[in-house]
Amino acid sequence: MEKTPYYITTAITYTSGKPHIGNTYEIVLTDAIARFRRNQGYDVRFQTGTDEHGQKIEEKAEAAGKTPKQFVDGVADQIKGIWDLMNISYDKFIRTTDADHEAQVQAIFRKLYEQGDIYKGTYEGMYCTPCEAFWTPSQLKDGKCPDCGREVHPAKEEAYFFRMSKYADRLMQYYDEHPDFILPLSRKNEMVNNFLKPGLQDLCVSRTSFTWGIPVDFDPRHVVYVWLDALSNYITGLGYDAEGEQGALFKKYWPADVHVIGKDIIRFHTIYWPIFLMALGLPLPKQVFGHPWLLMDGNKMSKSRGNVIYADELVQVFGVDAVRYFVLNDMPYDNDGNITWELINDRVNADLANTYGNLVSRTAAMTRQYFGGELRDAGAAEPVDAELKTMATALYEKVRAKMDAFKISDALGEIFAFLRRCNKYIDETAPWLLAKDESKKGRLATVLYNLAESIVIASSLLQPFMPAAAQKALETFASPLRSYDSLDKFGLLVQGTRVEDKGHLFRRQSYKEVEAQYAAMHPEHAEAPAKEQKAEKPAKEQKAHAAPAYPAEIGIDDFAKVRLQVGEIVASERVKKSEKLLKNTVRVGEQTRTVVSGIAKFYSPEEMVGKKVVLVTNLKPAKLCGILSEGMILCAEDAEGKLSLLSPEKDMPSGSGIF
RNA sequence: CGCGGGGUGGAGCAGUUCGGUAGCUCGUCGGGCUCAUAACCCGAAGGUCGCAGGUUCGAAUCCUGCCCCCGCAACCA
Repeated sequence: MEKTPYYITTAITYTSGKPHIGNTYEIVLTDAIARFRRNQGYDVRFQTGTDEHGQKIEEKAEAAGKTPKQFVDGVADQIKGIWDLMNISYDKFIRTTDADHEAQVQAIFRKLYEQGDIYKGTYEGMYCTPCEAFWTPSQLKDGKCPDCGREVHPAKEEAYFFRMSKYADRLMQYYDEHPDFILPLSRKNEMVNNFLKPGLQDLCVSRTSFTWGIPVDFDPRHVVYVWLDALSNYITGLGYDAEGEQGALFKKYWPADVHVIGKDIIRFHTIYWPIFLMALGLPLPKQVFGHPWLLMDGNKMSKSRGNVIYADELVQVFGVDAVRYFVLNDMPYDNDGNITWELINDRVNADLANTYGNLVSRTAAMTRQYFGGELRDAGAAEPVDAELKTMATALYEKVRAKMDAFKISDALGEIFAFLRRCNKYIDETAPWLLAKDESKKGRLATVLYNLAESIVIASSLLQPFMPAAAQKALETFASPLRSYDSLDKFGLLVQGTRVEDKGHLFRRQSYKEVEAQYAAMHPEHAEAPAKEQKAEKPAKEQKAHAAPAYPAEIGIDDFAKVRLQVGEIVASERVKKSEKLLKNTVRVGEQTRTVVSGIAKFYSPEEMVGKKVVLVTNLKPAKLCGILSEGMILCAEDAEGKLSLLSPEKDMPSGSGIF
């Protein structure tokens, strides 16, 4: 029988830096689904890769002193390395800098242009030169730049646009006819209400402000908008040809069964991407699943917060399958999940080492102890067995239903409920008592056989989630992976099978051990990884202000480089759109300058005016929220992040030097 | 009122579509067991379901108002 094709993709990862565990979650999730489908007998193609163009990467590369290509090569290798470490079974790893992808994106752009879906127009708007940004009249605040409040002037820039509005009705119709197209359902309403109902704007699909992108081949001053470039990967990775006949791969796998993506990019995948496909005359993907985020102790991970967790560090401490299990199990369906080192440790110990690993250990140990390792059902069934068998044979159907709905955590929950039932079965049958009575030898053999069979069934279902550990469990009972269409049968384990000693599936660790390993990896952090979670908000603030490493001593010449002067605040106002920033006008001697300061939570603009403060006047100006700040007002900060301005103790004229 | 998500025992979550005795895992306490990775099994304590009103015989669930947290969201010079 011909296998049914199943095409599944992740979003391609942006190569701006090393992916953290939150980014890694998506690929593990997709891998689990892909493996599950393979085990079900689908002909699966699983594609992932990297998104490597765009202004941000151009800037990052420059900052790193590399060419963009050198930069993305390095990051792409790093990403691929982590995917491989996580045991991801992708069939294709596409990079948007691949030559065939680039050529096809150009061809797609040209085709859409030639058929009139893309047209050349001008981007008109009010331009703010310091911010290098266009604004529509409705975005302006009091006729000025909403970012920096400065004057804007009308400007035009040549650009290519895509006629989105032309397809909006067809897209709505597709939504209506495919109620499961967007998952979770709540996201669909968001898309419809926020973007489709108000009317789709034509989308600007080219850029001239930077060069690190795929050039429009008939107008090379423009590069293709990164989203048109990135989204196309799903078809270029199958060898899509915009100009010719489609190859076997494309015919077989398109349309995709599901695009697994983060909830932040649902809009691109459920509005722009389907419309691009409609314009190309291609069928639309069957489903888009927007998964939630994995949060570090309730906060979004970011380097500036200092709370980033990387997959490879977790793997070092817990192992690949434990990390896979944790992210899959602790990620709810449509709410964000939580991750801390302590939570992972708890989960690994309770579920993996105790419930699963220990079940395998004790079953194998008893079989060795009582029967020299041989498993054989002696046919001595008792009423207690029925419940176990019923649960075992019904398990696949339950798991399948959860998987079909992308409820991964619930699917795992079903399997672990069964494993707990197995542990209970041991207690109910008390094999150690049976072993003491020679007449109960047959019953004992049956009990152990039932347990081994149950473990084989459960492990076969766990294999997509924890491939190596499940394999180890299967090998312990010398069993191949059970085919999924036979999981409704109990008793397929070959009579006379000999158990093998494969060691423990997972290692129990105390949290102290975990802390010690964390400390070894992060010598810069004196304290333990998850301690800060007890300390609520203040700790968070401290993290953000992670103290720089000061040299033990500096020379007077180093100090002399910093010019400190007394300044008088003559005006102060809040910076719009920012909670923390005040824009101060400071008089220093004869001159005045603008200094932006992050103290709005502690000082109102009114009380600032008239204050004499200490400021660094030869600091290189920097733009904050679009405002050029020429200097830095000095503050003392306490452990809770409260700030206090510094002022000369006696009244000193503004402009006075400080030494 | 920019938009969106959330607030359920000590922790992490389910339940809210379609009102009807508040559930799971972990932790704690007590008991049992000893095959096993101090693992396993049983039992118990612990919740005014963010707050205040309303609808209803009955509200975690429906309605209104409010508070708090988070994301979109750059910024802490």
